[in-house]
Amino acid sequence: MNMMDDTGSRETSATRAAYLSLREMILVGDLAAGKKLKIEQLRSMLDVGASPVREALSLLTSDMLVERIDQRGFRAAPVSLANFEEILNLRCTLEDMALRQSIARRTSDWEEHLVLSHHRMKRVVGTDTFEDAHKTFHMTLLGNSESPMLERYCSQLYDLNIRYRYLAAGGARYQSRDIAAEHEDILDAAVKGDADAASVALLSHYRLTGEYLTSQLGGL
Amino acid sequence: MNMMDDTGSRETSATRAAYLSLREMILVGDLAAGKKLKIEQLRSMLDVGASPVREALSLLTSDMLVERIDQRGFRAAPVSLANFEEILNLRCTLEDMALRQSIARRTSDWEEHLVLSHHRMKRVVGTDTFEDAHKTFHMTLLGNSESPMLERYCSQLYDLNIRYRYLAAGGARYQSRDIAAEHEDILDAAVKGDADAASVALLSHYRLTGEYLTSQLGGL
DNA sequence: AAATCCAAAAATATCGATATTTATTGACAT
DNA sequence: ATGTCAATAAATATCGATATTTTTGGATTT
Repeated sequence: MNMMDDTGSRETSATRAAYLSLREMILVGDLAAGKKLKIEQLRSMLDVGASPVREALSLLTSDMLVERIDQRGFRAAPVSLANFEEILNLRCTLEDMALRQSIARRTSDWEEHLVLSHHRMKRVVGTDTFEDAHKTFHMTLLGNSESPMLERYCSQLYDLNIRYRYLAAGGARYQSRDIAAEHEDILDAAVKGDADAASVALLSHYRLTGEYLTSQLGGL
Repeated sequence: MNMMDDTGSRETSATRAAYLSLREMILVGDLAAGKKLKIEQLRSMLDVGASPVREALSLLTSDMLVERIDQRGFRAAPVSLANFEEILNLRCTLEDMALRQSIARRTSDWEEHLVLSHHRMKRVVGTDTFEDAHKTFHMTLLGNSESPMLERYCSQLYDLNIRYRYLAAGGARYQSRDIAAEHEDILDAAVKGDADAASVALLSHYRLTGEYLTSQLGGL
């Protein structure tokens, strides 16, 4: 059997395609938190075999987006206020660490990347692309830390947080706060090399968002 | 075909058995760092099918003990001095956080668990069981933090560190330092509820071990 | 009426086989 | 000799089928 058919594209591998699809569906809430994830169902939904699905679910387990129940399959990781607050705390600690390391090793090359990713985030229009650009900006801030594991943790936690944003607002945008100014503050401090100011700006950015989200997450 | 045969025991699932075996082999160095992990080879070595092996390798990817190379299979995660130092740094930050949270919420129940796990670690004889008891003691220290993700990160990092201990000493024991006294200091401060003292004792415990290991890891 | 147990159904976990991709080797042209 | 290319070999990724386990629903008993 030949797999080069429908869209004509070959997304590197069935496992990766399944992983990305499932991840997105969990992040935005198409697959509800706590919901049982049945192999056969996903298999037909994604049009791949059971093996790639299982492997994708295993990978999502590492991302803490899926839980494996001993001999009883998988389910989308549950959400809770406690979990949200734990994510927020961990992010504050780990991003503070990563940001300071990034700034400590700063180079003009990194600063240029920063300015660029910030600029792109401002220009972007669609919601989807804004999500991507926003994550890129934040990860660029931490991306000079020379600490791949730390960056991986931060990226994971960022994604886990996205989930609560969608949960709070159905995927809609932020509230009335001036997010753009907050981003600008972080950028300026980072480019200036002022680690303390950058850290304060970043953490208050997260804490403000955290408070807003907490207020919206009554039903948990 | 019936799988209830050889040892008469059924280790819950083939995937889990493979996961535990592979993990152990990587930790102690039976599977060398950076080494290609061929499915067929592991399949026959562990006497299971390819699917459980693949799934176990996927899980080990989350533990950062295995790396997946796009369409080219898996390999044991490489080691390096930089990686070791990164692990040490992350452990110091995260365990400090977890320990302080544990102490802040301390209960007599937790204190009793602590004393018990410490006692068991002192009594133990074999190397294998000491490893287990040692990890149990350290994880108990952090186990009252009410922060499952944080504890998971700490556990992961602990395991990654074990690997370097085996690498430095071929699995042998520590050097002449009085480890027992260091453990005692940590325990006492924790039970007393003195977070600062406990944190200092814990971190210096790690930093001393880190220096010793670094000195032994010339060939990286 | 409630609880228990058994049989049927569903779902998971695992295997063996096959298709696809990557790595290797040797021939051929330059 | 050296580099390129094709043919072969090896290994991975994926599928379809099967065995095992868990769940469900109803019949039987207390």
